Amino acid sequence: MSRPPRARESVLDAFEATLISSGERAATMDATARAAGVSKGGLLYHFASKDALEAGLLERLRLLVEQDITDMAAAPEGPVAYFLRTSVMDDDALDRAIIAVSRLAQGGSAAATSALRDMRTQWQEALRPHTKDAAALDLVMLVSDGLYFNNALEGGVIQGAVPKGEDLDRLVALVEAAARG
Amino acid sequence: MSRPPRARESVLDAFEATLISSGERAATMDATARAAGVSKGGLLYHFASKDALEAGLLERLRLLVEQDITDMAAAPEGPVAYFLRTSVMDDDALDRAIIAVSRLAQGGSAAATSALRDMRTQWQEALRPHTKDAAALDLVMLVSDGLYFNNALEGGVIQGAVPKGEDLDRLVALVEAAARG
DNA sequence: GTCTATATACAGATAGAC
DNA sequence: GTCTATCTGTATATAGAC
Repeated sequence: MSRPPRARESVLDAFEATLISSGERAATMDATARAAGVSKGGLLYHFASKDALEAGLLERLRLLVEQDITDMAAAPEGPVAYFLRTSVMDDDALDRAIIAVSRLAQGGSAAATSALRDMRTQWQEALRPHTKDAAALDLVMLVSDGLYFNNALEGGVIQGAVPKGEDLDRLVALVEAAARG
Repeated sequence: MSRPPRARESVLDAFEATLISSGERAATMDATARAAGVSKGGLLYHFASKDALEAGLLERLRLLVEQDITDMAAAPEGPVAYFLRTSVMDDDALDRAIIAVSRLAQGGSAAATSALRDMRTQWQEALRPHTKDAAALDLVMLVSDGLYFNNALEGGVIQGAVPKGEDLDRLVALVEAAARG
């Protein structure tokens, strides 16, 4: 089960980090190789093309989302609260993968857009049984989208746009009350 | 008051359209010139650099937001409902400018990120007097962010993610009820 | 498996004709 | 004001040495 070689993973880490910190334009093969501490040729041994590199990141996201859906179903505070709280960036592996793939999507990658669509659909279907109606489900999904959106732009669209601590508690309570009826 | 030359505006239209339909990577000077029906040299007469072209789009957004803030304050259904309803894409001038600038921001443009931040702050401050507390204002802003986010990705993250018609009515009612107390 | 060197393509920008 | 031609930098990708 130790499929992915360490070097391969570190290239993926570097690609992801560059996408997050500097945007899609800056996340070139060259920059990724440099950040990963390998040469361009070395990178191309693991990922034969830019497309292959992007596909590698998309697969990483897919696996992380799969795990998150499982965690969400088992969360003690309930799926809705878990979902909203984890929509606030914690710089964990899933958050980083989502932001990086968002950058690719905004850069015009159809495959990345499709991956984000699939991710959102999985969450939506997992949450549907826990909301009172379609409008409530819309509300939960859109608040989550908003939280992600504010983190998907470099440094957040606005400092303090994403509530933390007690502010987040109040927001989650507000949404849960509205969503549960 | 007819400051901007027609050719200049049509170049801006072409740049905006290319950003929306094909992403930041594809919105080159060459592609923009072609879409606007001028040569690269012609484009460079109106906008001396890529930076100047981006600045032109940012200024267009600024003017459209200024008008929208005025319209929002005067809206008969109230600012909150107006704000949420107009957060659903209607393919109007403001919506197009926002999506295009979002693409630039995701591509790594600090100026574009800053413009979006300013835009969001203006809306937030205009809405603050119409919400019961900070959590309620967060809720309204985040639902709006979510609605925009779903349209900022090519074709929307998901078909049907953005509620329309009666679904939108129910969502607006739900948010207004929560935000007004 | 990882490297250097290089081919090919295309981006942004300049110069100057019309 | 709009054009063509061209310079320069840089991106992806290939070839082949180590």
